[in-house]
Amino acid sequence: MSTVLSKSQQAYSTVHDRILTGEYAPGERLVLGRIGQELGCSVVPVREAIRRLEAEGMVTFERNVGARVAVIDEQAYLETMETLSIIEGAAVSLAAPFVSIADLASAREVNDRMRALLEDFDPVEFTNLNERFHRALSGRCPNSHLNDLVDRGWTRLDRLRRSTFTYVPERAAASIQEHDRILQLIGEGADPRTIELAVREHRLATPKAYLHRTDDPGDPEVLASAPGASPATSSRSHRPTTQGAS
Amino acid sequence: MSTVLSKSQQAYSTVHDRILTGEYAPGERLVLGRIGQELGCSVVPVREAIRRLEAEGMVTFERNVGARVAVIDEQAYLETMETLSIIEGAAVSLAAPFVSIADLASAREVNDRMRALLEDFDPVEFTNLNERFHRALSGRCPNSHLNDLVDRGWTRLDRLRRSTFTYVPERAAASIQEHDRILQLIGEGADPRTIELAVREHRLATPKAYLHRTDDPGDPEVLASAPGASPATSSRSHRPTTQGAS
DNA sequence: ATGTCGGGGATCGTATACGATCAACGGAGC
DNA sequence: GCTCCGTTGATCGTATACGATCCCCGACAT
Repeated sequence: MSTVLSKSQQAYSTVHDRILTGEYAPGERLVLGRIGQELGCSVVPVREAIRRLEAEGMVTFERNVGARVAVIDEQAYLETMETLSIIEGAAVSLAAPFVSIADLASAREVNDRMRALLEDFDPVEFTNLNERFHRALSGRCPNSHLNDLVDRGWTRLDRLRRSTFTYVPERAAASIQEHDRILQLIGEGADPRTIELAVREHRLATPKAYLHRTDDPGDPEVLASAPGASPATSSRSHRPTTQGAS
Repeated sequence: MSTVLSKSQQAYSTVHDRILTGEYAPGERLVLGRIGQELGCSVVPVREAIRRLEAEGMVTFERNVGARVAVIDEQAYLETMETLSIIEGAAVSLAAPFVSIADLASAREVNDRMRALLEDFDPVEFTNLNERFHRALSGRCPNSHLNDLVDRGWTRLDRLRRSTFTYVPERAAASIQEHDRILQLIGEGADPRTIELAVREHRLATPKAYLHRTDDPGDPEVLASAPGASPATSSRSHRPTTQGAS
């Protein structure tokens, strides 16, 4: 009795997927009428779908001009990673008390599969497992709103992250070790703040490596100043640093 | 020259506002046709507006049944506050290096107006100033995505927060002092993490007070376990063994 | 050569129309 | 008296139609 999806829903998920797969490239124009034809429906459902995608930030819309796939430039990528590091760190630390032994075992198994994948490296599969690993942990967070934000962060990232490990393959091995550490911290009931910072640093490590590899001249400070990520940032906080809490 | 807003936009902001003001109560049914009549337009623009509101979580939608104003229960309120505490804490700490002397002065002035408001207390005005104070700081955060999330958090909260200080008036005085401390930390270029925690605790203090006032027996752990919020929580974080959590 | 104006085509914005679906109600059968 | 089922009204979902707006491009004047 699975009710046929409404055309509006169809349009939504189709366009959504096509954006994720890259079939609709960033910046590409999304003409309502054309999409309607391709989907075999009129423009009305397509319009609704586009509206939702707009609200989710996947497409931009201009009055009387039309929609286009949102452009994700490097800046946006870095911001998304930084934001996700913050949100996910908090989510995992909140989730920690609710992570069962079974959950830990399951996550560990995923991590082992990643380890096995190191030889004969497959960036895409590796990335998929990576996402599974992380969702397994943050998913236990009792704050559903926070969870939702983690979800959105990953989705937002999916458009680029697909190839993250292609660009920075040397991160793979370190990543797995950091996963081990996170699991250990959770397992031994470490201080929430410690867990939070561990996850945060872990997530920030990849974009940092990415920046170092592409070009050092730029301005990697965007991430350098992430709170608590690197204790010794020495970022140009022109103000005298008074020592804070431990 | 201001181009007339599209009816879709009109519909969006009208419904949005009506939800915020409470004219449309939580759980209330939103009949497309009726709204269209009230706004003097057909249902199509209304549908689009509802879709966007749906994507933002302000309304829920059920196929072939219709839309209704999303219900915000106490749980959702607490989760939103907790989430905002995390996001805003990070945003302010990232913003700190970019907060100018003028910004600080401006924020201090807002805080002074709040102080003046303590006698002859006006919860609504107080709350407005409070939001202004906070946005002035987090607004300097260079991570626009994070900023956007702060914005959404406040908006989401606006539906309930309107009356927060009505419920917990004794928080007002403490709140102002905490503002002072935050300004001081930023002014002296304190460690980002210190700033982050200060903002986090500040935001969490109100819902905590709220919980204590309404009923202490309950289970205020939702917030007690916020990472780093209260160093001495000693939350009995016993891990659920094998068996699923919750 | 450059800048301005205007026509034409593509696309958007919205109203209207109509079939589809759901929920509520009331009567027939047990 | 209770359950089941068909009818009915309200509302949703979508197609179609048509006016409104914008962008592109070529002609004309400077």
